[in-house]
Amino acid sequence: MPDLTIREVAKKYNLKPDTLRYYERIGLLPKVPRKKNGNRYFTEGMQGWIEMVVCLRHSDVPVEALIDYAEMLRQGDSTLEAREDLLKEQLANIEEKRHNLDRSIARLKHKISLYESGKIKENKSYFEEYKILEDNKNTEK
Amino acid sequence: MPDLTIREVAKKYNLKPDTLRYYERIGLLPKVPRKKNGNRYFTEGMQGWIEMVVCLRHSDVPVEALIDYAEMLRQGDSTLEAREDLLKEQLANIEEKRHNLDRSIARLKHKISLYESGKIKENKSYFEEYKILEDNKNTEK
DNA sequence: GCTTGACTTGGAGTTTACTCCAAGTAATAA
DNA sequence: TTATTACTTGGAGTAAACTCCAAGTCAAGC
Repeated sequence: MPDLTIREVAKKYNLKPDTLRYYERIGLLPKVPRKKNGNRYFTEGMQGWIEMVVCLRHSDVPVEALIDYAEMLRQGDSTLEAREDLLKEQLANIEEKRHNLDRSIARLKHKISLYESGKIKENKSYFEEYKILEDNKNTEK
Repeated sequence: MPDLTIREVAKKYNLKPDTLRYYERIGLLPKVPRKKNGNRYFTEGMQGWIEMVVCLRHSDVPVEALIDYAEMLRQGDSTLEAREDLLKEQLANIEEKRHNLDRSIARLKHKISLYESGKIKENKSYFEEYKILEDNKNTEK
């Protein structure tokens, strides 16, 4: 795997070059090495880290958490435990997200099945009851 | 299930009253009925809709999509098909998110297992290779 | 009659994560 | 030599979804 330019890495991971520069600026990437002319190049190792970042960002792990992890990596072995804790915390968050998605999936599938079967027409919409109350709003509360 | 005040609904769904007012403002909730004094009250039907919204927002379904759905509900039967399409589209999005989460879960579990087994010390960090290259950066490219 | 507390409004401010831009440099192609 | 192209920087702008605030109203308790 050869070194890549910023454009190439961006394409590879479906990011924009600006995003990679931004990531470096905020410390999510370590100082990216440069060619003689000042242009960044991305080594295999760096690409591995970016791949990790991209994967976790797709799960909305906050940039802040990844910066913390990167910072701890930089600090070395004294942070081994804290790093593991961070990963465990993020894992817990993601598993909770997954539960939320499962709930939404169940709800959507159910609702779609009502549409498919044509039952939705008879099925009071969320607003149906509201409308009734709207109509009766003179019958004051 | 009785009608609830804004504070009570907010508490029930773990939202802030401001969020509920905001939702009404942007059309995510239909015009919420008021008591004589102008205060909102939330009927059972409305609470059902809010529950749906909250569930889907926990899965990061965009507010915009929910507004569109709400608007179509308001418009009635002519939008049945479009509503079903919208739900299917959101379902597809959520299922993709779930795949992303699964990837992250696998990655994190693997990484954590490396920490647990102590192998991480021998395991080159994402920055290791970078550091080597940093050290050799005089060996110009 | 006055204070308290829960509500109301319109509008401004915040957070997160980019995303874009202007101005400049460096190497390559004609 | 000049034009093009890909990069560079610092900083400003954007989008989504809240979140907060100031100023005002209203009903209930003392």
